[in-house]
This record gives sequence, C-alpha cells and structure tokens, in this order.
Amino acid sequence: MDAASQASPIGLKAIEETVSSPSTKGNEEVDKRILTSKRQAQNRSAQRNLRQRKLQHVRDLEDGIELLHGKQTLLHTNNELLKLQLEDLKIENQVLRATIRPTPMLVDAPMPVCLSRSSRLSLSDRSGPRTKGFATIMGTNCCSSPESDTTVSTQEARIPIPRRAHKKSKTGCRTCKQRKVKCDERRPLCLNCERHFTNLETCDFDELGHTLRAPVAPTAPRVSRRPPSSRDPGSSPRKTLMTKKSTGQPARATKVPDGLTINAAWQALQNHPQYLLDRVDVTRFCEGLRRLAAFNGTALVFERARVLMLIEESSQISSAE
DNA sequence: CGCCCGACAGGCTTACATTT
DNA sequence: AAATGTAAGCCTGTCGGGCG
Repeated sequence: MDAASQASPIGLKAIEETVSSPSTKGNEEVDKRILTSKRQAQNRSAQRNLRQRKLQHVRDLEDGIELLHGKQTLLHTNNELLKLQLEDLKIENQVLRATIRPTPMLVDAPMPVCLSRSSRLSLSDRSGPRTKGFATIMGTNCCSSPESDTTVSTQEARIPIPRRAHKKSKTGCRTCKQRKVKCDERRPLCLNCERHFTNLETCDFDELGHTLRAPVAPTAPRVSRRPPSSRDPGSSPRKTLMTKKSTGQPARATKVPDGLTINAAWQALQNHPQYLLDRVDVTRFCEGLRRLAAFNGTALVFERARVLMLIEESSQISSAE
C-alpha cells in the first residue's frame, strides 16, 4: 500500500504527460485513473491524519489524567502538612498555656485559642524566634511550587506504539469472524451485530468453538503449560505503560529508617544540648527540616540521625555567624 | 472541492492449542 | 521446552457518502 502511494506521484506525472495529447478512449481511461489515484492519495493522507489526530487526542487525555493524578497527590500531601501544622500549633498552644506565668489580668480570663504572633512573643522571651521559625516549617513556602513537583514527563519521546495485545475470544459469532473484528461474545446478539443489523435478534454462534481441528481424545481439560512471556497482554509495552501511569496510589510512601514525627523532631530539638545553650538557629533548623520531610503514607516523618545532624549544623552556622 | 467519517477488505501479527 | 499450525483480530488503505 505504501509502495503504491509512494509510486503514485511518478505515475501521475507520466499520466499527465499523456493526457496532453488529443483525447481518445484510452486517454479517458487515463483521466479516470488520474482522478482515482488523486482521490486515493487524498483519502489516504486524510485517513492517516485523522487517525494520527485520534491517537494524539487519546494521548492528550492520558496525559491529562496523569497530570491530575499528580495534582491530587500534591493536594493530599499539602493537606497532610496542614494537618500536622495544626497539630503543632495546638501543642504549642497547650505548652504556652501550661507555661504562661499567671498575671492578675489573665488568671480568670480564658486564653484565646489563637494567639497572635506578637502576643505570643511577648509571653515568653524564649519562644520568640523558635515559635516563629517552627511555624514556618509547614507554611505556604513548602508548597509554593506545585508545578515543579507535578511536572509529568509528557515530553518523553513518543515511541511507535506496538500492536495492541489482546485477549482472544473463543466463541465469537460467525459474522465477526468473517469481518475479522473482535466479537464481544454477548448473547444472543453481540455488539457488532447489534450495530450493523438493526433487525437482527440473534447472532450466529458457532457452538463448536473456535477450533475446527479434529478434537483429541477427551481427557481432562488442558492447562496451558506456556509460561507467561513478554508477548502476553499483561506484559506488553503499552499495558506496562498504562499500569505504571495509573497506579492509583495518591502519595508515594517513603520508608524512613528510625523516622521521627514532627512532634518528636521538635522534642529532639528541645532536648538537644546546643538548643539548651541557645545556640541553635531555629529558623535554619526549620528550613532544613522541611527538606528532610518524607511522607510515609500517613504522616510526615524525619530521619532521626539527619535531624540530629541538622541540629548540629544549625548550631554551627549559628555560632559561626 | 476538501475534509471527515463509518464501513470494509485483506495483510499481517499475536495468542493459543497441539505436536514433537 | 521448542516447534508448528491456526484462529483471532489489529492495522491500514480504500471506498462511498455526507457536510460546509
């Protein structure tokens, strides 16, 4: 077919030259052939384009799905972070309530649930920078660049898609077999026949099954000894690609050895000797902590060793400055 | 006239049963 | 397990017809 289409331009040229001579019966035929050939070429390219567009459309939709998956994951993670931040603020609030020195003005007055930053700073001279720094750990900064995180590798080079793997039907109707189209085996009327023959009520199913070969001695049903090969549907390149794309797992769980929760990490900081000597730059620590954060599927976790190392680093930088 | 679409035919690949 | 045979059905060019 390709050969024909490739050869057609040359053929056309030759034909056009002959057409310029006085019209005869033969020339009419040539004329007709030219039209047919042009029509064929037109149709061929139109159909090719159409199918290409169709394919592209499907790919675009698939890419869209993938992108949405990514965004969903990000939103989920952000939500978890906000929950943790809320928890942290609750704890902090409790700590402040517990440690606040009762003043005549506040003894009976109920503590507001949310203290403003300035009021909190005024409550405790130590909690100032620490509170501020910690509060920004899970602040909006950590989620500020969703695009960079969700960028899906849509720019991957498009490789030619191999022929789609398929499961063979065993009892398809005769019409489908004849038309060489996939039969959905629906009874009494398959989908293809329903579409094509509006007044048909039942398909012609071959009850003998798909094989016309002489049956072997009736024994127990054969179990295929064929091992799963690379040609099996489940392992076809396209299928693999699809399953890879749509794992359905919204957030990738990260395994963190000896993982600390956010509260534990905070505790670790508070118990650290450097911190007790007030040598830790809490803001730097918080920024570092953000980078260490890993999502284990349910909550954020931080590797203990790294957290400790981070405290050391933060204190070194702090003391150096 | 060009484009699009559905249907079709037939080549070709693949899945699967059977044999060696 | 490998080789072989065969049915299923994917893929693509072609055709007829509708539409702007």
